[in-house]
Amino acid sequence: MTRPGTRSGTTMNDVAAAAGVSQATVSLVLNEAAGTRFSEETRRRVHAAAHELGYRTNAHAKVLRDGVAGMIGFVGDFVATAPFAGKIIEGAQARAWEAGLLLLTVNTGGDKDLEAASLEAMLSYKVAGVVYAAMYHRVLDVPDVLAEVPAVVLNSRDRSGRFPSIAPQEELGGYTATKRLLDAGHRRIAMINIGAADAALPAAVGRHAGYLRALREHGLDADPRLHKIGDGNESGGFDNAVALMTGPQPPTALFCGNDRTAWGAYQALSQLGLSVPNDVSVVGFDNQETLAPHLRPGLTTLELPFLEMGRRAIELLLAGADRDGSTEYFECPLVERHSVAAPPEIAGNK
Amino acid sequence: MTRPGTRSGTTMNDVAAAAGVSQATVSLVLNEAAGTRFSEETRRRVHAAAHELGYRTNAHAKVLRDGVAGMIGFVGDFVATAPFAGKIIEGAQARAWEAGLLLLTVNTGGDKDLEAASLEAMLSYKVAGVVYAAMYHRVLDVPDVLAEVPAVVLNSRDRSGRFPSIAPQEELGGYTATKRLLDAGHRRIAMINIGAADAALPAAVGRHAGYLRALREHGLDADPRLHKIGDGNESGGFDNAVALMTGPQPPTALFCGNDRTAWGAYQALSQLGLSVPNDVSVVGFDNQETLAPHLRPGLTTLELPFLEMGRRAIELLLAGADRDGSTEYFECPLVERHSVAAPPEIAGNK
DNA sequence: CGGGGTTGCTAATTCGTATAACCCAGTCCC
DNA sequence: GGGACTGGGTTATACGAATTAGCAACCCCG
Repeated sequence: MTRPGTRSGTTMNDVAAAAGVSQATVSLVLNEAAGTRFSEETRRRVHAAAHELGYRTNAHAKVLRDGVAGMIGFVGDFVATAPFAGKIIEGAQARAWEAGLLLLTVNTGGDKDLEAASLEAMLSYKVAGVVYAAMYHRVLDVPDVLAEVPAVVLNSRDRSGRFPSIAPQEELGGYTATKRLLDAGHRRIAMINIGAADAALPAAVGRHAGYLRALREHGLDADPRLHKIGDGNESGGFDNAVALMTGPQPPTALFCGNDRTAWGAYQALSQLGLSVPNDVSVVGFDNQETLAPHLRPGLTTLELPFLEMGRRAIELLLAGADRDGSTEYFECPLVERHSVAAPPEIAGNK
Repeated sequence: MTRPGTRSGTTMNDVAAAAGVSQATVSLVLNEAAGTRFSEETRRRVHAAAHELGYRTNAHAKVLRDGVAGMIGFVGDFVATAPFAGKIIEGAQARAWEAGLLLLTVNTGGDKDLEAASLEAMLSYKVAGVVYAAMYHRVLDVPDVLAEVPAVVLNSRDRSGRFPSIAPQEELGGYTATKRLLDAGHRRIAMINIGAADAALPAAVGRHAGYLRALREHGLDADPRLHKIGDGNESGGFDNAVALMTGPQPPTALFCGNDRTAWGAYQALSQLGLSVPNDVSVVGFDNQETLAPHLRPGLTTLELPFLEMGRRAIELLLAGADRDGSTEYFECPLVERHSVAAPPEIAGNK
């Protein structure tokens, strides 16, 4: 029900006419411009007319004149299954809003044509900057066109080193996870990774490197047979957990490259009649909200600080200017639940 | 590296100067305006100059002149944990893009002030319409300001009946799920709901109504003790499944109000030493991508057609005009996996 | 009573694009 | 040889808001 007087086409000229003043007066009064004096009576009339007519400023006219828009572009290659996509966007949007900016989001799904076209559109809209976000941590090539505007790479690293990047501290995360298990007394700790650690997958490489460093610091030699390559999914966790636990010298603890993998491991252990954490301890990675707290027992895992990363991306954009192409790393804090205990030989004290 | 000649400030006037023609000529040539004739030579020079200077149209100037922007507002109350939020947005964005429109998204998290403010901002940007999306299916109050622009309510229904709404066909979904179990031979079928069926929660009410109708059509009386109220989460599924299976006359099949609930039920059945589907059949609801296919065995469930719903919302907006406030319901197709079998007394054939 | 200061407001211009209106030089036709 | 086309452009204006420069009217003061 569009009430009369609430028509979206009301302009400053309409308000001016209604208030019996000039358009300039309306602009100056409504924007409370500094250094101008208007009588109380005039101000009142302007505000009354504006309210009466349902005046709303035309953002495009404003942008056209002032040069820069109150929008930030957010381009992601997310697929909908990425459970944390929302977190990143939520963080980014919240921070943008604090600065009075809206987010123009596009989900490219990896389609390069769509990506190019939407970047063009965003630049046409004179966005104040662009966040180029990746679904999973990797090294990627950023479209050249982004050089025309402040840009930040989120959850990945820019190969060319032209843009500031934001990424999680994978190595420290892997170290923390493994150390947690070592501190609980475990010595045979397997890792089920989310991909080959020699591929260009910083999450797999880094988490594994941290795993190795923790073992080394405890004077342990890493047994290569305890490093399994999964697929980052439930089935990779399941299959590798079965292989590990039914093989010779099974581990007493599993460090899983992500929570989905850990879930698969849980299901495998359950089928093998092994209990978490009494028989086998498990640590995950990601702290996936829909998964980690609901596993039985609750999964001890590392949190990917996506909310903060999203916020920080906008922050960098706003700070703007002379940022170099360096990468800012975010720490992944340990989230303690109930999937880690002492290994059986210690707990059982036989 | 902003190359010279790629400055974002290039306007049509710059192109015109470079090509030695008027600004009007540039506009007419670049837009391939109908009914105008220019020599091949002129066209060539204009295109060359535009390319050389890296000209990009200023969308704001265009909108200012043409009146309507190539953007659609998308306001959601999602929390990041909503696993399907991405699906809805993906569908909406894809359809919008096909029409050459970008999505201006805001995640309000239920904050009414933020909601009001961002709607104001969107209207300032002269969006072609607004999709007002809800995280879960309910009846809600739409902000009055949306009356000023084409608007569609997504995954909920507008209480006032002013806006067209799009929602899933909950009742039919509940019917289909239950019928699947009846057809497999089950007669004692429990439902673990995702909330009280008398609350203003169409998902709970509708799915339960469908459950009752299916039973009735098969000439069965619904046993009220087999209808449990969960919390829509894993724990609700777990607790109620334990209660049902350890009580008198346990059911042979569980219809769970959503997949998370079904997951809880799986965990409970596993702990009770009961096998899915040999001892107990399970049907879920939502077809949550991160869950249903990865459960063991894969969960038979109903798909919430969020992608299509998102697409349809944009479609309605574009069709625009004289839509009334009626609700369009989307069918939830059955996704067959491996959690349904004949009940033991039949399968065992004793 | 004339000059300077203050109060309260307006006229005019700018941003970049689209388009309606018009203009000029040739050509054709009768 | 004059009117009617036609091809190939240009000029001028509008869109809506912000802002600079300036203009009347009044007051005060010497």
